[in-house]
Amino acid sequence: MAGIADVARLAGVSTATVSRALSGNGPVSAGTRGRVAEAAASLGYVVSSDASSLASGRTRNIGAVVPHLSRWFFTSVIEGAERALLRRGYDLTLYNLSGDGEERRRVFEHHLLRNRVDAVIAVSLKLTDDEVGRLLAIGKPVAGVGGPLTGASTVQIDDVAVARLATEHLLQLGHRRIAHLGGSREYDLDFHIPTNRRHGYAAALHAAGLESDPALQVSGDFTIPGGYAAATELLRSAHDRPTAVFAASDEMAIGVLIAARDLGLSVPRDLAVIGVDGHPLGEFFGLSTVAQHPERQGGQAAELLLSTIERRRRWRDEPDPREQDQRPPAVEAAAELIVRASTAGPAAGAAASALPLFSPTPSPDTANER
Amino acid sequence: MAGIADVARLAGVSTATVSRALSGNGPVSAGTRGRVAEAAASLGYVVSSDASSLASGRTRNIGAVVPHLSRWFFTSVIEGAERALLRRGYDLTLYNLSGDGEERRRVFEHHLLRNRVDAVIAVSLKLTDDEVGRLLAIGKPVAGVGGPLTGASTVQIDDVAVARLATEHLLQLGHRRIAHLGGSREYDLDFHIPTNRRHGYAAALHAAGLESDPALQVSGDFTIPGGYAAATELLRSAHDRPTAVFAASDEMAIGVLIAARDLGLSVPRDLAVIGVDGHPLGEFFGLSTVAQHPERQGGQAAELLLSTIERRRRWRDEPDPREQDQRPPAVEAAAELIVRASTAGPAAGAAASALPLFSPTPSPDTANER
DNA sequence: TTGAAAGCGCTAACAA
DNA sequence: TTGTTAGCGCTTTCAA
Repeated sequence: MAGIADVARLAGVSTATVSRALSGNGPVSAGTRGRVAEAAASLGYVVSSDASSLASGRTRNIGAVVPHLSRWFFTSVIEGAERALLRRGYDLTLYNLSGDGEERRRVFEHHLLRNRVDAVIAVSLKLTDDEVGRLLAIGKPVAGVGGPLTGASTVQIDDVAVARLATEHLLQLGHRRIAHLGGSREYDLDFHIPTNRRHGYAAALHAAGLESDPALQVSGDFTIPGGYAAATELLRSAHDRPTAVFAASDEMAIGVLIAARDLGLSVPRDLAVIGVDGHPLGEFFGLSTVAQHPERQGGQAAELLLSTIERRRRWRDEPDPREQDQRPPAVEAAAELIVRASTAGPAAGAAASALPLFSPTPSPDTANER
Repeated sequence: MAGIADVARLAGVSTATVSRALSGNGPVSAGTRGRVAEAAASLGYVVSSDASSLASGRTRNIGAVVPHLSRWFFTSVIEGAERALLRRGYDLTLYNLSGDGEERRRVFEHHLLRNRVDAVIAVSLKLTDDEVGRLLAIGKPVAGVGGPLTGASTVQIDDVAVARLATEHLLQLGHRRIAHLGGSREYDLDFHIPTNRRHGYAAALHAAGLESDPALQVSGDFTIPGGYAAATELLRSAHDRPTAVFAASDEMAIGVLIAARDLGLSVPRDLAVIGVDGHPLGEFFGLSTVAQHPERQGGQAAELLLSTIERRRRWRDEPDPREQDQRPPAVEAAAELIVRASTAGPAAGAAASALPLFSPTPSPDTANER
């Protein structure tokens, strides 16, 4: 396998020049650069990343830690991050940091903390302040997606605002008895997403002059079955049943749709339903939602990290004057209301026909940027 | 950050001994090993993977290439592989090789082919013979999950047998008009999974003395909406409608369940439905299926690769005598029939009550190993 | 703009 | 069982 020395020989220059020409670091005349590139190409030369990392101290690899891979949000974030990184010549290595204390410690110390990665992106996973601090201390930037991390940059939606937007949509349609299907306490542990969404819901009701009725607030586990179970409970009693439900995730909302169906309720005539996420199945079920874009969030987090790395490089050990007291950036990810067939005004009249609940071809989406 | 020299000094031995003691390669007396371990621990020493890789030629990192991350099967395989690798101290880095020619080439040459990985695992992705060949030529073992790769080891279910098993289940229940919802041609490109499953279906019918009716064979794109659309078409006409459907994936089968529901058909009274996969949503929908276990398959592929790597190490450049003309192993992954509420005999009588189609608590699964 | 040469932090011959 | 030492293949000073 051709090495840098072979390229140098063929191009008639030193290995130092080859390194400079190929990496773009340091001055090289145009002519030399051309000859080197040609020589490298003709030999099929590619740098050895190990040797390069060892000599330069940078691995061109970033670590992504996730709680698990079986959920749409996580994998979409990873997918977006990977695409952005690959475009810049970086790799992404994946760590499941779900394990218990000892295993987690091992992964953290042996893999993340050592020279395997230049930076870390945490997806919906709460690194402890100590973990983040140790990474930052050895110069590895950290970014969090889906939840804030002390001292790290963050990309996430404004959960309160998103929940308010969804609830306001229902209010504007004329609903007054609006239920909220939130997340149970265990899902609130790290980032308080369920709590924030409940706050947004309550704030919207309050702004409309309505009390929030505890009887209309139930919780699930963010899955379709969880949403189904909670909705079945919520909708069982015919008297003072809500006319609309705001679910904290699309998957739970889909559970609500199915439960309504099984209970003989027609959506949106008897019940309006809206979720949060922009899950791909939402379109099939005609589900209105506030969509976020996890792939885009992953890409943004990757960009944040790469630019931090580049900036550091440019200013060497001298701190970048502009980095002084510059808070790690917090990007608010975009989210938009998408109105589909599952939301309409209450009591539209018995004449209104039932929603073709599972229509695979819903009417074109209506999207409103917020 | 402490280096190997610091540990050596503290333990009163040479760096070579530290390396041997910590890696387990080479003879070290118990006492020395203890002192070294202690010194390393007290200094918080962890080897630099770059330096180690450069010196040893092994990265302790394996590359996983996937077409994309948004499907349950792929992510489950990755999850299983990652767990198995991490347990052995290996990393997994992720490559989306979905891009077109040029991008794919770049990823392949710059990342996979160079010293970033010790081995490659391809998930439901057809590496070309040339790509596999080049990897093998530079000593990097390759494993395929979900489809065979020329010259590489393989982990996959027997699609023909799985399809036959599902179809036989329906036959045994007494069905005679059994439809097959398969994959369309574009999904057949690489590994012929749709074709194989159709063969298994046809073989089972044939063995039962039945003709396979082309009118009962439709195809979808392996998604819920795809299954819904195909089933709506298939089940629309009331006369000579099938009494059972075997779908080539659980997601399509769920689409069939929903379509049947929308058409006013009761499952399993009017229509029995079975899928393939063991998708987590299947339980919620009471879907009978032939389950495979992608995480387990990922783990098996990882083990195959690691053992190849270890074997190579042991025998150095001398070929392992036992490796002579030893075909790369092909593991047949396990699959088992899981009978839930969506399958029963035909015409069970008008008295039979409709299946609580979306019951979140179906009767306990019945599983039969095959 | 270029080249010479000193490492980067380990591993693995080889010798003892 | 242990130590000495020569690399692994680059990057980056430093000097020209």
